[in-house]
Amino acid sequence: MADKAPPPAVRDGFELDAAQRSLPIALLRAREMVMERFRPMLNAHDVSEQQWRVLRVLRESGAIDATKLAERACVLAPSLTRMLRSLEARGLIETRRDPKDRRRTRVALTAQGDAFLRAASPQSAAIYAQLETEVGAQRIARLLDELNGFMAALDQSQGPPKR
Amino acid sequence: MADKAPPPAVRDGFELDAAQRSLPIALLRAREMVMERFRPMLNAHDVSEQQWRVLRVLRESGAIDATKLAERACVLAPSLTRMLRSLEARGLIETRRDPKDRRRTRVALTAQGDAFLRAASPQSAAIYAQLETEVGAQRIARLLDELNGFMAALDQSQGPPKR
DNA sequence: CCCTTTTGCTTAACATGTTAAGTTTAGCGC
DNA sequence: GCGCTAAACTTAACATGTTAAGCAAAAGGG
Repeated sequence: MADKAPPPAVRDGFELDAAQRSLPIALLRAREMVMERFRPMLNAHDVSEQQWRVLRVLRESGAIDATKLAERACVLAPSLTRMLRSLEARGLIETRRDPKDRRRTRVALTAQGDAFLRAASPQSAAIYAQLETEVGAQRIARLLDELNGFMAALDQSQGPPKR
Repeated sequence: MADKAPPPAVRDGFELDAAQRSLPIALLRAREMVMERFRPMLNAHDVSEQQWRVLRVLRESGAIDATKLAERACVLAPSLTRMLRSLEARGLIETRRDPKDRRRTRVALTAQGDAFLRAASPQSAAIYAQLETEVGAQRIARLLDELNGFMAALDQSQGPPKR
């Protein structure tokens, strides 16, 4: 019950469409607008958004299993399989079988991968800083709060983490 | 040199990574959590999220140029080109050259496409209604407000709509 | 210990994202 | 009208999203 104002005047059962679509679309647009700022930097370093996420998760988490890496970096398993191949061929990461559970693949950043992140991170930080300056750190903080609150509410009502 | 990395306590300039990544990631995760609810319905009707967006934009906008359609449905031009082919082959839409400007392609929903939307929309509405019930309409409204405010702030500071 | 189920990927197949280049048609300036 | 630039797609090429199968290793159960 936010504001059910009747925007158009087409009374045919489709009045709710705009509202229904607004949340997924708004999330999509907002993300796209943010990534626009980072894309030039990523392209300059020849990495995709997804590769960037994977590398950063590895930097923060250390060596981890492929499944956990996929979860934290928000990429699907099949995508990760392909990405690990190219990232390894590029020398940024290395993979090996977990000796205790040979089903698992342990992934780790190489020294070269670490150097890569150290070189690119400052630019990423600068872009983010500029973003904060332009739209306001407070506004971003509020948005993050709402996003986290929303996700927490969703987790609570349906599938918390793993059941 | 694989998995020794001491994840925590690394004071080396990467402390901000989590914060920098949080906004894009949060937007991605939130959207993914919402779409999870809609995916079963979309799969049941054999349409992708993108196709669904395109069809709904056509329903609301009427016949429009491909470029405007792409903008409103948030899909890239190359993607739309491919999608229009399959949607037309499926009989849900129809395209024709604009006689006044033969560069443009006018896209419109067919009667069959309209019927398709009328059959599927109620389910979409039901899913959205349940989502509102679970997380709270207020919470969703607040999130949408923040998202729109954020996007407006971004537009204002950089590229409004089209300049 | 054998069999079944589950886990953790990996493949395959197809749609879309993303960037760059190519094509056709409009619009402009001279 | 001619040539040039821009607009509106379209194609191409490769990466990723998404779903369904497939495979080998680990867990359980009898």
